Amino acid sequence: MQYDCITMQSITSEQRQNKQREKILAGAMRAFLTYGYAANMDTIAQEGGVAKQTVYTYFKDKESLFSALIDRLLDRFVTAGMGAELMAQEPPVFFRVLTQIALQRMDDPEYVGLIRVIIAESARFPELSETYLNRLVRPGVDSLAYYIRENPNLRFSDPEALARIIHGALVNFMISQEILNGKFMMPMSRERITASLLELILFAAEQAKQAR
Amino acid sequence: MQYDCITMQSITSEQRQNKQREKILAGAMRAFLTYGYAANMDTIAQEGGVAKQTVYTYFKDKESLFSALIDRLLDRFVTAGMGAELMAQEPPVFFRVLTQIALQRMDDPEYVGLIRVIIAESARFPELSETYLNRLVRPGVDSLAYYIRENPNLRFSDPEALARIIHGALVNFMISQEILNGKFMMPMSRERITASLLELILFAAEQAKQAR
DNA sequence: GTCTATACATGGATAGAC
DNA sequence: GTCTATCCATGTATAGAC
Repeated sequence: MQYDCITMQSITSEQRQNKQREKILAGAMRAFLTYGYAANMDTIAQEGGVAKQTVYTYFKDKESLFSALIDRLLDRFVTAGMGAELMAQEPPVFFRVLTQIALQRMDDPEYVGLIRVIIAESARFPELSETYLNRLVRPGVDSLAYYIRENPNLRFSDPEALARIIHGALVNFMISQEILNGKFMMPMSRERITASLLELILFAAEQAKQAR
Repeated sequence: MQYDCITMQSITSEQRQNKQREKILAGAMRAFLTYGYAANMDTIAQEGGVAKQTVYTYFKDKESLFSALIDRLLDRFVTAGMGAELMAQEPPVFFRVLTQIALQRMDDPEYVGLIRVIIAESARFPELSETYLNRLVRPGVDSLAYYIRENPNLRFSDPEALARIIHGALVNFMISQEILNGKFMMPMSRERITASLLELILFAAEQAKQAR
């Protein structure tokens, strides 16, 4: 009985701590994704609705907080390859869905901000780009290359290189439209990108099949 | 005669000033392209081999120096569309040369640094991405779209969207390999990218011609 | 024009009361 | 654990001697 009480207290205390931690991380997210690593600790604390000192109770220093946040964000967006259902689709459906999924991320300010910060701070924090490549890019590109390689209707000579081309076209569309404000200066609809990418891939696939 | 002397003096003085200005800009380039806008003024002066005060004789403040530098760098890399000789080539040659030219830029640390800084500081300095899009991206994409639209062997339904896809694939390859250190973590040769991109475009073009 | 020294502001991190 | 007040390093910008 005594021990149960202690356990109970310990749990609620831990929960409270986690809640505070969450508040801090949420505030830090807004600050870092807006100002990059240049965001200052006062702003971060204010955004989180806590005192600055409280931030330092949960995180050793600014760098720890930054790393923890990016790690958590990456976790949230980890693709872990593609679903089995999608991988089972024929090329027209597969590439259409793939493109739509990729382009939907443009609507998430946190995703856009994350990519911006990673590129921006990749010189200062090399492990950032390392994690990004390993956990977000590689699984996506690998799955895509696997699909291309295994589908009998897609007889491309270098699935891995092709996967990078497709992936790159989509990522760069997001960067130029959302991060570089191209949506105002050089607007281009997702539908047109999707349609043209499909045309390109499916036409080429058809020709490759005939040419083999 | 008197006036000639004055003119002479005025010219040499101006030349000296320009030389100092160049030294400062060269130093600032190294600093900014390495540390981003976070580079400090002492480092910049040191890199330029001048006293910090001298920097402030030529530039009002850090922001002016930064803007002047990026402007000058953008000038250097401005494509101003593609050459008439290239535009006259048939697709296989055209796309091969285009790809090689685009990928050669990866070897220029100043170009890579410029792209990184533009993405990094696009939130703080929106006019940066504006200039980049207008002077580097738009001419390239427009020329490419024009070529696709006008070449009778390329019957694609949306040349502008296709131009963005091709351009994006190349730019993102540079970003992931050079800026995000993918050349160590996920290496991929330019030759494979070039070959796959050519295969994709030319196969699709052939099919489009047959399908019309 | 150039250098040394310095004023002033900002921001990361901590001390001490509660 | 939380808040207020503060320390101290850093960095932008300038003043004054040469």
